[in-house]
Amino acid sequence: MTTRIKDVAKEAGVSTATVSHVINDTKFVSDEVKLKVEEAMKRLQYIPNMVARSLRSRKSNTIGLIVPIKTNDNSNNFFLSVANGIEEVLSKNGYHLLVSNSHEDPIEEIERIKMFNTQRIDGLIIAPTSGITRESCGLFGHYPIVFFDRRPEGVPGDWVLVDGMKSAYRGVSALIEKGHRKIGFIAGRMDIPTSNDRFNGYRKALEDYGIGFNEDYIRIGDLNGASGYEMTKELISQEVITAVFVANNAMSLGAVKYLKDNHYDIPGDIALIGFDDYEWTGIVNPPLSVIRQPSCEVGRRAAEIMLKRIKRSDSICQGHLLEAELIVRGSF
Amino acid sequence: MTTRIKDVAKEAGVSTATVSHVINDTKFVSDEVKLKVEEAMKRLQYIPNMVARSLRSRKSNTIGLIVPIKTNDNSNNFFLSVANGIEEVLSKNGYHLLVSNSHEDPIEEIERIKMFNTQRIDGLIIAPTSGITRESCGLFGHYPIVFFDRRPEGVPGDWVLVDGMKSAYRGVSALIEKGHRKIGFIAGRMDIPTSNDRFNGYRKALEDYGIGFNEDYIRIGDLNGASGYEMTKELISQEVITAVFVANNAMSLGAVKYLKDNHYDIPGDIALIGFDDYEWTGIVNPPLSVIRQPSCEVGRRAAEIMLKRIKRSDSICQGHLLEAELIVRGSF
DNA sequence: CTGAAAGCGCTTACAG
DNA sequence: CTGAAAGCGCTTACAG
Repeated sequence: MTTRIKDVAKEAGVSTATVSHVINDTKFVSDEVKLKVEEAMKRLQYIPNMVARSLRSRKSNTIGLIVPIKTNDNSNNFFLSVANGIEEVLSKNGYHLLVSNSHEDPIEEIERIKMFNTQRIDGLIIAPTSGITRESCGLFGHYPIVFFDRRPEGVPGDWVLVDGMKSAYRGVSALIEKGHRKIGFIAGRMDIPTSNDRFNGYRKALEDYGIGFNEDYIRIGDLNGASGYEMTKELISQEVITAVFVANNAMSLGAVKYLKDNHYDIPGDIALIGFDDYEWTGIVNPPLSVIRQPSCEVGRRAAEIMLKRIKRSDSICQGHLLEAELIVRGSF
Repeated sequence: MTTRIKDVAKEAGVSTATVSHVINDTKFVSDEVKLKVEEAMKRLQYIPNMVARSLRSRKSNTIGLIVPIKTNDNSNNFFLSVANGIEEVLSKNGYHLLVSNSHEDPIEEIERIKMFNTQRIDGLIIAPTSGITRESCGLFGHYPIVFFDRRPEGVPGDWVLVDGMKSAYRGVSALIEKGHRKIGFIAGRMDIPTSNDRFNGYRKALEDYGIGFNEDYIRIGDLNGASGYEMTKELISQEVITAVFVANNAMSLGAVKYLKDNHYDIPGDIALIGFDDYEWTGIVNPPLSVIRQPSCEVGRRAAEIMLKRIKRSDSICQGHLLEAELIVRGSF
């Protein structure tokens, strides 16, 4: 069968302990013995069994990741990009990545977390749904947690967020400085913190520029293209506005689609700023100005924090707030 | 510390073997005893340790997935979508998914496979790079392999592909039936089988309609938007053609961008069919006609085959060829 | 500097 | 129908 550490030990004429120490570099072993062991490993084509190692050492070198991608949202590049960033950092450091999807559903999320618990993950990186609250603490194992994209209150853990408030503020104030006063705001459900933060950025911008807040200019829908389409339609047909800020990527696409379908001139009739810099934003006509989140960086950072936390679990939790930038193109 | 099966056994007044059998339903246990065990588990909040189970039972309930997403290709929804499909099926069946990325680099691919081998995965689902050949067989462990998107020759394993030949055939013959005779073909490197298959579909369509093949109409670049842009530019400036078939998603975007930047009328000056149905294809002007691959279905199917193969490893390997459809919109 | 041995938490023949 | 015990392949105090 497969060769074990015992076989290597016999082949090299040493104890299994010594082989283990050579493999893990956990104690000084003379060069002579080390060489013998290494040659034996090569000769026998030894492949360490990480499962056994995990059991004994009580760490799995595995990090769990839970993303909240909805079933039909197969173009959610934000999370793809974050996952890429995480995978990059982890695999460079010899860690494995176990991936799961909550589909933005709190029930499924709990199931996934429980599954991960049985796997003895060393840490969990998660974009939590609104289901994760102070009461959820007991759900998690004794591993460090890094939240990204959203951050539940009352649950200890590090976090990496993009400053949604500042993001929206940037977009909306750019619209204002172009002379717009009647600015619509479209977002997804407010129980997801990102939507809420961005909404606050919108309000803050209006406030700072001395523009009155008008509730009629707000449309809250679902986080998908169809809803973006509907909300834009509603907003534009019911209100006299000159600009729209869309606080979500899928909805941005819906907004563009509605405006195009109905032959609105962008930015002549309606100025538009969308969220997230997907590739298509550069090729629509006019190219869409957007808020670009540093998504890959979010992933990398989350993974780095996780690895640090695993090394020193004592230090207090900390947050990282990354900044988004406004990409100015032709839509406002 | 954490409670073990031994604690449950003591609490329930039975042996660990009985507890194990209750958990795994692997032998008949009287209802009475079963109940006692179940109550004990609940009382002690017992969480099985899958690592220990894996070690003992020599199966990990974990499948490895290796995708070939290049570093900057964060909009590769094809693989995102496939991964979603895989995750969906696996987690429904109690399996875990370990994800890694080869970045389309054979060297990295080998490293990732080796990492997976140490993890004792029960199976590997992979879109192999061109580095996987007959000689690579020794690289894999004794687990079943399901290839998707591409299929290396001479390596045993099941596979799930989308018929690239037929896909391209469909697109190109649609162009021909619209009256086009001078049709350009743009694709990525030919060492990736998908590009090659699609090229063959292009040739076959020309042949079947009695149109001569002209090598000057072919442009082979890299699998990214910039290259799509360049190839389109070259093709259009050097040749007199009326239509282009682009055999890759990122390159399709580049092609559209070039045509738009240079104010070509689509389909008036140049008719266009792209590859893969990303969300943006519906909102550009005119909406892009594309070949839509059933990406999520590829993932689901790959996972299902994997699970079947794990259950009965005796049956012979089989392939699944899914069909892509032509989505007709306004670009030809 | 190296080795003998216990033990991580399970499953699984085997015996009764 | 249930239990005692071996063993999966490692790591890690401990002794020398």
